[in-house]
Amino acid sequence: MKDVAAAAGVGLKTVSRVVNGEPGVTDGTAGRVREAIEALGFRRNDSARLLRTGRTASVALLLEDISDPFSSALSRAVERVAAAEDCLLFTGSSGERAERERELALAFCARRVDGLLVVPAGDDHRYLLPEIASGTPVVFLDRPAGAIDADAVLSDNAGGARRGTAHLIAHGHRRIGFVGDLRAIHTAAERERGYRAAMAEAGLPVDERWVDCGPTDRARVGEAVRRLTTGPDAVTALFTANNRVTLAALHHLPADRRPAVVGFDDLELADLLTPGLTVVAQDPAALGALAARRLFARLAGDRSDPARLEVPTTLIARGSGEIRP
Amino acid sequence: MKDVAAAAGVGLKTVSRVVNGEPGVTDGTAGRVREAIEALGFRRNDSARLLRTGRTASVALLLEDISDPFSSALSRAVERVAAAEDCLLFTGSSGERAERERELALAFCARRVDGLLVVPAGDDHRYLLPEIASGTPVVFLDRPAGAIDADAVLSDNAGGARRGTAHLIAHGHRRIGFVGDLRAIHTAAERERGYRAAMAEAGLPVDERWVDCGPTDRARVGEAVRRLTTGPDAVTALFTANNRVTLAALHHLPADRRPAVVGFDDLELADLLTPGLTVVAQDPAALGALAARRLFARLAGDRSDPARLEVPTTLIARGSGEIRP
DNA sequence: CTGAAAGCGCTTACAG
DNA sequence: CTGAAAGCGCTTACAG
Repeated sequence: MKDVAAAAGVGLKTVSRVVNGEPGVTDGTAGRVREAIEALGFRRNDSARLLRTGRTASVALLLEDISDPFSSALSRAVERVAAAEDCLLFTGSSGERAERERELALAFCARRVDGLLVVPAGDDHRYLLPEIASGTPVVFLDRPAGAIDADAVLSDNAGGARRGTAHLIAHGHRRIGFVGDLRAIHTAAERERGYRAAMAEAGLPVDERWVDCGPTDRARVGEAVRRLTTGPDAVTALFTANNRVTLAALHHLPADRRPAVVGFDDLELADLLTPGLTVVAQDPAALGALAARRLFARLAGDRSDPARLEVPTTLIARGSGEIRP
Repeated sequence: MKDVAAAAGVGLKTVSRVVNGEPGVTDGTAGRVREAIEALGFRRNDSARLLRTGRTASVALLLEDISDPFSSALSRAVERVAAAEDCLLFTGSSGERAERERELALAFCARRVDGLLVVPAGDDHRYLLPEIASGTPVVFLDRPAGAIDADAVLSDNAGGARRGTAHLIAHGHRRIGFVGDLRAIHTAAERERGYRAAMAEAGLPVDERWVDCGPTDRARVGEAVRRLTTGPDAVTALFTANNRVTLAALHHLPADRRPAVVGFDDLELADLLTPGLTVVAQDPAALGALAARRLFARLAGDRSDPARLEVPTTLIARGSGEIRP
């Protein structure tokens, strides 16, 4: 910019005015400046501009894993809101590791992103307290913050699982298995709670051997599914509590004699399976949009108390959940 | 930092040394500085640091649509490489709109990202020439750059489509339909080329009515599929040239009397369909990793000529492509 | 071992 | 209408 000013024979401020389209520059001067800009190939450095301005016109979205369809749908929605606010978006994946989440979150804060959207991997977010205190709004997504009071936008996990389980009960099942994620994960615990609530509401006992929680790798889920669906005590229906569990379970269930299945999370092609897969669908785009709007509301000065917002889930019946015992 | 220096009664440079763990500070001084940092809640502003340093320790990835499984798998791979280089990642979606691609790319450049990874939407990238000239490396992904010579990492689109089509021919088909994306999209044109090459190699004529290219919305693909698979001149097999086309086609084909199908791009659950879906799978993770490594090689000083790198595709036979006429 | 000065590339606040 | 000075929050290059 200095070079442009020198080339055009004007002051720095005049170049700045032309670059920013501010008024108060005669056409002649502006023309000379524009020529110099052209000749020198000048392009304003926004990072420098933003340093002076005090904001960075960027927000960060910290996900569990961007390659997961849930995360990527979330990202797209956040991106849309950010774009409408002329904000650029950083994304990063924690890989479900609390330490990596912290590392990335603090790196984003060190860059002074205007705001932070976090799908938490860890359960203690006190490390963000100084950042929040210094004015960086943080909104949690999909799972609530741990050990701090902060905005969170969540799916109706318990309600969805309750409805999915009740759907199986309504189709005559009394012995229903629940295969879920690690209990330490909030969504997993909530879904289990919904499952138990539905069983209790129907006056059905839950045999603890029907409930299997743990990592979602194929081996463990396969073993759980095998155990639950074989032998004299086999369940007649399965509630699989997230997309990875559902996928793994479907791969392990013999296609010819599959129990009734309701899965949490929708899957592409789910309607083309035989029978179609009945699911409790989340709305990741709504989650992302709502969380992003909340973040920008905070940036716009909203000082109301931290709130927990809930996005509804939808039961989609396609066949697998309507099989009778 | 100024406040910390004042509180600790030292110079700015000493604070800087402590914050960066540089040697040459006595334990006593360092201790006082650390106390001041703690007391004031000081956290270094990396944006400011990077302004002085001349780099931003960030790269940008410009996608067609991050919510697409292909794009998100790509992102994850890029993220991994960037993380290994201590770089943060900006992501953005062009939505297949050339103008938005340009807008986002230039916004990232204005932030002075260290490098840019682009899945092009437009076909003229001369607008990036000044950026490239000023030292920002740009690597194109999935599709080559238009009107400029630049690094590009591409799938073997033609080869994959050729192999997929040859697979159908090997299973006895002579009348094979091709349903593709808009011809203006490089990958679409390449896949059509592969299809025609396989037909030609087998000495089979291509009736131009068998080839249907256009937008990938369900209505258009459905109409194409209906037209191709009905009537006395119906084809006996279909090559669907990307994941959206395949999905739409499967939804429109009567499950009971489906022609043979080979799709380009793998889909989750593809193996659980009846019959399983035979596909030509791309390797988005390999594409992303390779492109990112190329970008960082450029940043590390690699001045070799721009190159076009190719990632192989894999034919996965699962049943739908092995149906005989 | 320590720090004052200059500078990264811009904008803000002000004066002419 | 125009520009010189100061500053955003750091680091670099240097001197003591």
